[in-house]
Amino acid sequence: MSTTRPPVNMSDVAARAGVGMATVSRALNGTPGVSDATRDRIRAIAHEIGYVVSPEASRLARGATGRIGVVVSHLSRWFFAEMLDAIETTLRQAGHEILLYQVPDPASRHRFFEELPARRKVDAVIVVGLPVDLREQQQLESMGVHIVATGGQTASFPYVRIDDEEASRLAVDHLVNLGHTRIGMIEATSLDTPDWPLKLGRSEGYHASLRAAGIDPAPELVVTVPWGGENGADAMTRLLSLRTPPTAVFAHSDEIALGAIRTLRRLDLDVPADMSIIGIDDHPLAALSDLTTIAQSVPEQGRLAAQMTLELLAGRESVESVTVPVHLELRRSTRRL
Amino acid sequence: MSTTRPPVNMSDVAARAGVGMATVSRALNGTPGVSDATRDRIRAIAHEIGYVVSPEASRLARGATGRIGVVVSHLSRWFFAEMLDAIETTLRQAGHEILLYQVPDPASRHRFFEELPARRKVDAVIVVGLPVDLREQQQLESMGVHIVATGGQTASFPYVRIDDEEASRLAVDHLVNLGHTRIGMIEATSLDTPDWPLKLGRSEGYHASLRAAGIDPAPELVVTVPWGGENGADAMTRLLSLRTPPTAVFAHSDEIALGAIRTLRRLDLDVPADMSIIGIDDHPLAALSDLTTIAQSVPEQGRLAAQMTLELLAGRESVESVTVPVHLELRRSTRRL
DNA sequence: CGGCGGCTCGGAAACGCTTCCGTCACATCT
DNA sequence: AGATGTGACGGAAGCGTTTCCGAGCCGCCG
Repeated sequence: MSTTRPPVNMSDVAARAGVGMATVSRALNGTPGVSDATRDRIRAIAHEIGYVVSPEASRLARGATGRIGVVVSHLSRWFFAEMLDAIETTLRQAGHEILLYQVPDPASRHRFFEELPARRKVDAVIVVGLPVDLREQQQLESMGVHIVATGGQTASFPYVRIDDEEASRLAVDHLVNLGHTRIGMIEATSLDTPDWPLKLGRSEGYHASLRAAGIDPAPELVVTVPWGGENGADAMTRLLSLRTPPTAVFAHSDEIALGAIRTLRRLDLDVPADMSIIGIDDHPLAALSDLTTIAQSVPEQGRLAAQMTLELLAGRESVESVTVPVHLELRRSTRRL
Repeated sequence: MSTTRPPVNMSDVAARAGVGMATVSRALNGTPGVSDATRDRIRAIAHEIGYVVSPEASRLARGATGRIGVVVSHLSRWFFAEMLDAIETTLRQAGHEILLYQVPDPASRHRFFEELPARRKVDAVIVVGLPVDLREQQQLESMGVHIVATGGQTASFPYVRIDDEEASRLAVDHLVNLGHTRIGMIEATSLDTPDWPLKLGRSEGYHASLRAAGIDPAPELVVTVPWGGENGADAMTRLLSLRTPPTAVFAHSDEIALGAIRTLRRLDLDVPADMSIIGIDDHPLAALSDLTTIAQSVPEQGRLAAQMTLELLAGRESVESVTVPVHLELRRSTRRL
């Protein structure tokens, strides 16, 4: 098949440039101790004969991997993909590589931490949308790998997140301000880590808002389903079958909300005339569906997480966790009662 | 901060087991030449003292990276994320690691191939939704890295894709069968690689279908916009401002279609009563929007691409490209005229 | 009973780089 | 002018594995 290249090593460059390997190494790495002239010449030669340092060898000698592991639960979901996008961009700009791990279920998650696939393979790990328990944390830290979390977890290590309770409060406040009093909530749980309900305080925010408005939360108005649009649709059906259905619904996320809307549409119920719906996320398709939502900037969160990781790697002893703001994105799925 | 572990090396295991390093290496790698008893003992010891081989050193000595690069244009888009999901899963199962590269614009794409970031860092590259020109291909192959493409490109190297022309034909045939004769098309181009129009034969399919039905394609009925839901919405506006607007529209993708639908909804036009819409993809939110579409299995394509890569790596001289089937997913956005 | 083949296993040479040290030449200071 | 400092650069020792080769060892055949 392809003619595998004749290996080109650093010594070849050295020979060609008439200098020692040490100098080549310094020249290529930008390490001081080489005259500019020599450096340029070496670089030119390296480029000319298509030489690139072997990362394996380099890392072995250097002792660091230059890689950052990103652990994600569900690549195919918008939130995670968007996050990964931002992380990738930031990290690559900083010259790091990202090693991707998808950990969709408890089993593989356990395996990940147990078999330590990350061991020595990465300098740090960014965990997105995944709980990390204390033991796992210590496991990683004892190997000297830093951890940063994003997408839900608050922890003793640095994280970036939104204030889920506030986001929910904002959403429900909006509904309340519109005159609604019978407000339903579709709460989602993570399918794979049921131990770690996706609520994250979202139902707390819901209740807090109602309480603040002097509305007594009716238990039957909050229905809990596994995450996913289809389940959002089902939840809406359940809400509609109540003796007194709500006049507005706060959905755990935009995907859930979109599912709920489909149920309404199929029943020929108009949004927002017959029912107000609000979600959380500002999924790109929320805009296309005219869905009012609480927007959070996922790219921002990804960028921050990546930056925090870089700082940790740069030796900063500790970096502060951050909570990014959310805001109401008013569209056409909610209306005054 | 964390107590960085005292490095544990293979020699430690060897000492502890009272054998030579060579034996430890063999034992741990499953290489023959070690008695089962010894092998078990060594493995136990390794596990006990928490030893894991250093991938750097291993690879350096072995000469292969064990990694596969995945080059993606837009992580945050459903199609790519879904694809990556499947690829990751398949590859990891096979014990490979995936090194992620995002190449959003021509500049970074050029850089990727030019600086050969993949050089020696990966054994193979899976390119998703990206054109690879001949020079770039040769560049990679000359370094001995295999290439597999998916998500659009047909090439001289192995690829997996759908038949875009057939998909389009299916879509338009459906509209024709419903009695529509004035059928519009919203064609999308890639924002970043305008040289590589995203049409991929989709407009050919459109025209072919019309021609087969004896319908004369009116040029003004196909509008071309950059990829994206918002642009789909704009395109719909343009289509509606025609002297004689179409009665049905074939959209390049579901996202585009969803954008088009928003325009219609805002204008109080009913889908499908006033306008039939069909897309391509079967985006998860298409189901939530009751959008009729031509479904393609992205996970399937990802899985196949990954498998082909594995076969290549396993030494199979050549693997055959595959075209996965598509089918009409009938929902509620199209209707008999 | 000697010899031979097959297993196990150990020594040590790569693998390709980084980096510590030390050398050298030259400029600067006294 | 001699002493000293400074910047460039080379030699070579690792970094932690893999793997080639060869050395024991045991069982079995003739």
